[in-house]
Amino acid sequence: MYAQVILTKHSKAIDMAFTYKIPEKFEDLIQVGHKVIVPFGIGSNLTEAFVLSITETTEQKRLKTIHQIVKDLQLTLSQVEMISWLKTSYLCTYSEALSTIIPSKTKLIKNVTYKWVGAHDGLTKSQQEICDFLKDHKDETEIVSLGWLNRLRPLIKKGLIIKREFFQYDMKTQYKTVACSNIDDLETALTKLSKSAKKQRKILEFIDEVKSCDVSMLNRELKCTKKILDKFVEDGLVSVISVEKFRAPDILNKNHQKRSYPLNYDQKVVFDQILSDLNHTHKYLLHGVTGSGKTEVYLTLAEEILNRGQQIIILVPEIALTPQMVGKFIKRFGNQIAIMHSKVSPGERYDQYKSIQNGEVNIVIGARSAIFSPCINLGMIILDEEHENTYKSDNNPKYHTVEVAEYLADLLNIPMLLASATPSLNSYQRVLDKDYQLLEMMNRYNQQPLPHVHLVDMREELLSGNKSMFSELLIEKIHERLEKKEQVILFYNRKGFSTFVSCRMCGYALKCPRCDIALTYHHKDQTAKCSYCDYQLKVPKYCPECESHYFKFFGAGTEKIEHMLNDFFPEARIGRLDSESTRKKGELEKIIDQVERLEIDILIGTQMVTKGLDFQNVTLVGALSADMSLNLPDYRAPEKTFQLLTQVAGRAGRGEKSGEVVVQTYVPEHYAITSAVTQNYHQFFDEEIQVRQLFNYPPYTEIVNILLIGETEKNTIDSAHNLSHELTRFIHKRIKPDAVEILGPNPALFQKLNNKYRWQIILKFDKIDMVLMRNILHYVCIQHKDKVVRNDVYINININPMSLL
DNA sequence: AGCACGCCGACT
DNA sequence: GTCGGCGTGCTC
Repeated sequence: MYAQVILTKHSKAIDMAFTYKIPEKFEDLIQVGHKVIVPFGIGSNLTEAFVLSITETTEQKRLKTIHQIVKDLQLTLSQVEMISWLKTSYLCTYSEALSTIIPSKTKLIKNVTYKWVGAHDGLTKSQQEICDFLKDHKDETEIVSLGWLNRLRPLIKKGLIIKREFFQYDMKTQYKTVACSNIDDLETALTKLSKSAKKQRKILEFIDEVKSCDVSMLNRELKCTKKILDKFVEDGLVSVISVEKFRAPDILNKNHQKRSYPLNYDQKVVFDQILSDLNHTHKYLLHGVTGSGKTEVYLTLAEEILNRGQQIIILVPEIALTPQMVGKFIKRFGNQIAIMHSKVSPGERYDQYKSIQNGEVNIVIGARSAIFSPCINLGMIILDEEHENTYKSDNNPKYHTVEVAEYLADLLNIPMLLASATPSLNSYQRVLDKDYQLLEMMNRYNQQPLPHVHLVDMREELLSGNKSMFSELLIEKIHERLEKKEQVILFYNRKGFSTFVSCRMCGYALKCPRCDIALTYHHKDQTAKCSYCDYQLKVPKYCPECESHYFKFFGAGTEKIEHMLNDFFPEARIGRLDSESTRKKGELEKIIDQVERLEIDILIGTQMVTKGLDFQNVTLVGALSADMSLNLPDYRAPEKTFQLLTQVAGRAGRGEKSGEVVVQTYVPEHYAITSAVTQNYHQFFDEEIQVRQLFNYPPYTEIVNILLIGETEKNTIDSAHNLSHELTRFIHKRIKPDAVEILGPNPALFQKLNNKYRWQIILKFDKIDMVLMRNILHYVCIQHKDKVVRNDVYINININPMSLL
């Protein structure tokens, strides 16, 4: 028998499956997904690998034999499938796919020792030096770092020095000691104790009652010393055993009382709908307004899946921002949950990983990487806030979690549920294409009406002499809240400020006539350029629309707003929530806590305030500059804007009191703004989908972004042109020219980053050509990379990027 | 990624 | 003649 294995080494040159002979002693033992150790390369050095497949025959001649099976961590069958799928779908390497799936720090650590056994005869001076060194030091590993490796090899060949390789686990299983009761009859056992030994009595009674418990806990709670325990063991009353300790995030270790809430009518309809067809691959898109109680539906579904003896994965965009979700699950299911995200420590991750694989834990909640959990009996996948950009990974493989979930659902023939208050355009189009089934929850859980939204035209504010960031209406509304001791959230999207040029008078912003995206301002040569194609123009002094001189790039940071706000409301307590103010660990929780305890009156924040926060006393939300994100140089800018505004509006009036929202904008007539104000998703979708069709954007096309990163500007530009030329040649051979657009090469938005030069090529093409395009890209950019670009230039391929920045 | 091989120039 | 540096090519 033969095994095809992939190595865990990171290298493009050995990114393939290698075939090994399975020794007879392992034939019954070995499984697909096993971690193995194999000899590899000229020196047959032992290397860590995973088994991809097992075959009876092989074409391959000159095979080496598998050295060892590592019974530590193995991949499930669906994980093995996903590795190959990731590789072909996102053009990454096996090792990149592998490391997104298995927890970090589970790699074996290799140690090498050398031992001198022979004589000194006929050696050169430097060789003798090594032998003498080894003679003095018995076994030495540091010899490698001394750079003696080249001189060492001939000596190993001659048999004068013996090389030994062995592996160590980086991750250790932790053990704890548990005391188990051997007591047949408590009364007779107690009589054997001396009358005065009250403590011993208490401990023995306790052990008899619980049958088994941690020794560390006995010591902590009942002050049971080792001496007492030893005595019990000697008397045969108690036995002590060592068992594996399960490491889990702190939040799971606390005791929680279990509670559940009944579903309301909307929720019940959705639940029943999914339940009625649970045994098939069914893909659902749940469109539920903010506050409609989607989590309750997830909880009930999870319960149903668990009752069927299956596992469920619930994904959230960013676990740090959604403690409420985890909290609700813990309240319902106690500690039979695994939490998977980047902030879980390696030890905890490793242990949770094992218990998912054992089937001991059946609910997995986590950020995007949790989709790769080693479930053995998965019954359903849920993605909350399906539209969020964080579901797209920015490391290789640059996978989109929705795509992975869909693949997995098809593979296992299980249902998938996507949910959002503002579904992505892609997902909603899939509903219209009959790929997904639409489920709707259009009312808030507590029957609270959606907040009332006021739209303020900032151009009129400017005309009436108000040049500040705050409209008259907003100031007035904030005053009202401060008096009523209610709270305010101000949302200011700083991202993209000063990169675009727009008119404060009429709201006009410079756009590329070909790509329909905002032009980015380049200070150096006073031009505005398109980051998709090569369109550029000199920035005019006056607005081309209304000829006003308020035509410039502008913007302010959240910090500046905090100061300005302070002038208006000196007595208000103001908090700031952005990536800067929350860089420190625990800072986010601190600010959230302060808002909850009513110690902050006004909370200013970036994107962060739009997601998941649930404050009962917040009754006013202000979006200071709603069109900021609208002018991002990206085709998804309107979608992003609509989502942000809808989500941020949903933060108001979550408690008993109803909420209000003030949206400030320079372009009140834009459909992304007007439909967010009326909370009309369908209106937005209908408008935006037309734009996408007109300019050939997803979901009508697929996009691939090829980024070239090089050490020198010349090499990068040369390579970009050459690559573009080669791609064009290949593409036009296989695909009709009018079905593909090749844009660029152009400098990327950040032309120079970390001292490296960045140029990009963008491909837009028809959906049906995706497989073909991937093959071409693999052929040109990976297999023949050396012939196409300079060797100091790195090619970074992003299939269906979230933005083209 | 390792490792070897081969070619070259430097240095006892 | 030996040693080290680096470019190239292969690894089941």
